[in-house]
Amino acid sequence: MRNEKAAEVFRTFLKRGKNRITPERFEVLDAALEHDGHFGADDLFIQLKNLKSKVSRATVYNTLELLAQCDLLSKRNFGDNLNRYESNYKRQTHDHLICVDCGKIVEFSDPRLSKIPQEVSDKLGFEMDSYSFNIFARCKNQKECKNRK
Amino acid sequence: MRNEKAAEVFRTFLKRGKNRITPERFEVLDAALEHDGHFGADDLFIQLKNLKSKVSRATVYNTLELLAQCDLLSKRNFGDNLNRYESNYKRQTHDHLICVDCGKIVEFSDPRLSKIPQEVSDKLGFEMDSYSFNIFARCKNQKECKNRK
DNA sequence: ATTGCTGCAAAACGTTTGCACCTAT
DNA sequence: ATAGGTGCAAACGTTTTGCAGCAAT
Repeated sequence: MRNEKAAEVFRTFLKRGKNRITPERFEVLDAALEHDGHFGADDLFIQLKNLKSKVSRATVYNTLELLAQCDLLSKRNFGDNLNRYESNYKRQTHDHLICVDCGKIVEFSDPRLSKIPQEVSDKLGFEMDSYSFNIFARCKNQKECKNRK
Repeated sequence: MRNEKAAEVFRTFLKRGKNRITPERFEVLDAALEHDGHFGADDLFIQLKNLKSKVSRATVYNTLELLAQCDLLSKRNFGDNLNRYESNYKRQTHDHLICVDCGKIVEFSDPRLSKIPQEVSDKLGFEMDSYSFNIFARCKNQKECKNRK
């Protein structure tokens, strides 16, 4: 199903940048918003492929980038050479803690962080765009931690 | 030239892990410590190659990983699918601001950050290992910003 | 009619692996 | 002697690109 509000945001963004409104781009948007958590670009491509979609890998990559540009998605990188995306749609900003043994990702938000990026950017003479804060840690409960990495 | 103090740390670390003390590993250590800023594994390999070193790519990657494990280097990732390393040797901990236009990296340190990773890990039931905090921003002075990305 | 977008496949990129030889212990 | 490390090249997985045809404007 299509999320009309998100589709509208995307449509507006595309027009403003003289990007064309194509059905493929909305197929990618729909699939991306259906994910609960983080997903890789190739995951999404495979998923679409399984649904018999004809959208190509190149279009998936290109579109996810556009969706990140217009803030419908966030692009994340947890230091494993894999870009992950995550829906921003009606979710509050948060940061991530990653277990270095099992790869589990836990979201948290700490109010102390929120002002820092803006203040640091100002002080250094930059215009703040975004930030990433990742904590790498180990599950204390080793029974639950699958050590799969 | 060799930094004997760092070499000693590495030697001790290698022994403790039943890793062998090989000349190649110290070649990599020397080359890594000569870098002022951040460098990629492949950069270092090319650099060694140019110096007529016989150390192989595999050994460079392997050794940098070991050097990061024993905290002589830090492994960084600025979201561009490239692992960078940076000498920890007699430098204080710091975080990074990256210009999304020109790729310039500025180091800063904000005292407010230091306690957060530990506290968050504790609260969520994890054992803190490390953290990364990157701010993505734009140079305000567009004349200096080369927009090379 | 333009010009941007698409699918496809192939290339690029940093990184990892398999293997036979070598060497620190 | 024997595990572990090495160099080499080839494989890997993700991402990007080149190109000819297609479709939104």
